[in-house]
Amino acid sequence: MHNMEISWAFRELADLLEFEGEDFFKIRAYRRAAKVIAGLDEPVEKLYRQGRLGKVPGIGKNILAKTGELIEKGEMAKLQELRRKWPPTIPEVMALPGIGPKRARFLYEQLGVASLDGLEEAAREKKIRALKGMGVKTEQEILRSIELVRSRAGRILLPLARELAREMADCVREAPGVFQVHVAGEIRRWEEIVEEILLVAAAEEPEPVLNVLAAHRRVREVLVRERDRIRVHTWWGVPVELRVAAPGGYGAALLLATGSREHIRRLMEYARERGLAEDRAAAGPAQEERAGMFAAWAGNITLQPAGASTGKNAYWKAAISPDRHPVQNTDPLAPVPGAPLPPEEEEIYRRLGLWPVPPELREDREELEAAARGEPPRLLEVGDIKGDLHVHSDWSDGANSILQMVKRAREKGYRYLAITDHSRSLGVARGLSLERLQEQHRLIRELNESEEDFRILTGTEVDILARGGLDFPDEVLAETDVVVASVHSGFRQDRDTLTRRVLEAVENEHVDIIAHPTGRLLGEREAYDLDVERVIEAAAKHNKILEINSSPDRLDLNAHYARLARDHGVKLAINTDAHDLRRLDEMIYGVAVARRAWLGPEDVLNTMDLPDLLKLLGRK
DNA sequence: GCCGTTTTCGGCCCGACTGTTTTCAGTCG
Repeated sequence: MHNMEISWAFRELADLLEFEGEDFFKIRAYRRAAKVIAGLDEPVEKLYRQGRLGKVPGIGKNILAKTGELIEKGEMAKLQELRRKWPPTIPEVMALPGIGPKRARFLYEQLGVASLDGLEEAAREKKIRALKGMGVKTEQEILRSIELVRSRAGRILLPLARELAREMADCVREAPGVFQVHVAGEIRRWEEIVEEILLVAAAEEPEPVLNVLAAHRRVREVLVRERDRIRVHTWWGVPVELRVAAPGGYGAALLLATGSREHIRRLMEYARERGLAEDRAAAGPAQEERAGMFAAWAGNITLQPAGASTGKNAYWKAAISPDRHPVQNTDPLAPVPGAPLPPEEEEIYRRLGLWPVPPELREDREELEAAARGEPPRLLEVGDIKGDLHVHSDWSDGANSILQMVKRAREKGYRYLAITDHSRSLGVARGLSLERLQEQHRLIRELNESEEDFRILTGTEVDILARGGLDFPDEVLAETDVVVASVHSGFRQDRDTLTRRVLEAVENEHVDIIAHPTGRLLGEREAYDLDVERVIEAAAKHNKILEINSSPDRLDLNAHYARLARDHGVKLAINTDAHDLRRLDEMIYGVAVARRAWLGPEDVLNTMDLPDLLKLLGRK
C-alpha cells in the first residue's frame, strides 16, 4: 500500500472524527501522523514489516496498529465504521474555506447538507442566509469557494504527480520488450499543476506493453485503447496515458508527448517552412494528423544501428557526456531539472537547425526564435546552488534541530545555510521572542567555530505586520546575517494596503529578501492582492532580493514574475523554506521555476560563493 | 492519541479576523 493512501486514510479519519466533535488533541495526533507518513522517505509497509514504524515520531501504539490493519487487510475498521455512520462526502464540505467541523455539522443537522452538490443547492436557494450565525456574505462566499474547488478537481501538484508517474512508469519499464520509458507532458515541463500523466515507452510490440498498464492495480477504467496508445482513469483521480513507439520513432514520440501544444505547433510550422516535414497541411488536417506526419518524418532519424544498444538505458547513458554541466540525478523517470535529453530527441532539434530546447522552455515563449539564433542559454542547474537562505528549525515550527539541518545541507554539497525561524508575532509557528532570537544567534556563532568549509548564517523570517512595519526592531535586524521578510497575516487587505506593507519592507535597509512575495498556496489560496510590478521595481531600486520559494505548493514568485524581476535587474534567491530535512530536497522545484523563467546562475543569489554573498548582502 | 534527561499522567495551540452579533462563535494561519 502506498504511503499516500495510508496518509489519506488517517486524514479522512481525522476529518470524520472532527465532524463528530472528538477531542481536539486526538484529531491533531491523527493529522500529524498523516503528515509524517506522507513525508517519509521509505515505504511505510517496509518500516512496518521491519518493526521500525513505531519509532517514527508521531506514531504510537494506536496509530501503529491501525496502519498495520491497513497494510494487512487493506482497510481500517474504525474508518469503515465512521464511513457507515456519516455521509462519506462530509470531508469535502469541511474542506471548503470558511467551513469547519462545527458549521459542517450544523449544515448537516439543519438542512441535511452533506456534500458540495447539496451545499451548492442550498446556497442557490438562499437557505444558508436564513440560518443562525450565517448571512448573505457567508452564502456568497460558499458559492465562490465551491466554484474554486470544482475548478481544481482532478488536478494535482507536481511532486505527487511525479510520484504517481514513477509508480506507473516503473511497472511499464518491466513490460516485455520495453527498452526505454520516459515521463513526458506537464511533468517533464515542470508545470506547477498537473492534469494528466503522460508516459512514452519504446518497444517493437505495443500490445503487451499496453496490457501491463491496463492491468495495473491503480487503474480503475480504460478510457481509450488504440494500437499503440492507452488512456486510463486511475485510483488517484488523474488520467494516465501511455504511448508506445517503435524504437526508431521514440525521439519524435517523446517530443510530441512533452509538448506544450503551442510549442509543437510552432515546431511543426518551422519544419514545414524549411521543407523538413511533409506538407499535406494545405487542406487543413487535424492537429493529430499533422502530428502524425511530423512523427513520420522525425521517426526516420535513427542514431545507432539496430542492436547497438546494450541495455534499457543505453541511449540515456550515451547522452551524458563529460563536457556537460554536472547533473546529480539522471533517472529518466524522476530527473532533476536540467537532466540531458535523450539523443534521439536532441537530434530532431539539431536536424531542424535549432539547439535542443529543454522541456521547461517548451511553452512557445520565444524559445524557437532563440533556438534558431545563437547559442543555447546557460540555464540554472541544481548543481549551481551553493546554499539555502530560508529554512526553519525546531526553535520555531521546524521539525529538526539546527545541526540536523546543517548536516543535511552539507550532504547536499552546500557551503552555507541560513536559519530563518519565524518572528515573535507568529504565535502558531512558535515565533521567536527577541531574547530567543538573540540566544539562537549566539548559539549559531558558537556552532560556526567548529564548522569547516561551511557557514551557518544567522537569520530571521521577520513578519511584515498587518498594521505595517516589521516584527523586530532595526537594531536587531542589523545584527542578523540574512533577513527574510514575509507576510503571514492580513491576507485580505486591499491592494494598496498590502502593496504598501511590502514596499515598506523592501525599503527597509536591513531587509535582504522578500519571501514568497505573493503568498499564494497552490490549490488552496489565491495570491493576495499585491502590485507585484511595483514591488519588483522597488526591489530593483533598493537592491533587494526576491525569493522563488521552492515549496511545491507555493512556487512563489512564479516563472512569469521571476522572469520579469530578472528583466528589471533584480536578483532572485531560490530557497526551500524547509520545515524538515526532507523538504530541503525541494530545491529542484525552485530551480525548475528559475529555468522556466530563463534564469542563469548569475541571476541567482545563492549560486554565489560565501564571500561574494556576504559582500552583496552588505554584511560587515 | 502521543509523548517524556520535568517519564505512565497531564499537557499539548493561541491570537487575529470575520461576519455575525450586540458580546461572540467559528475559522484560520
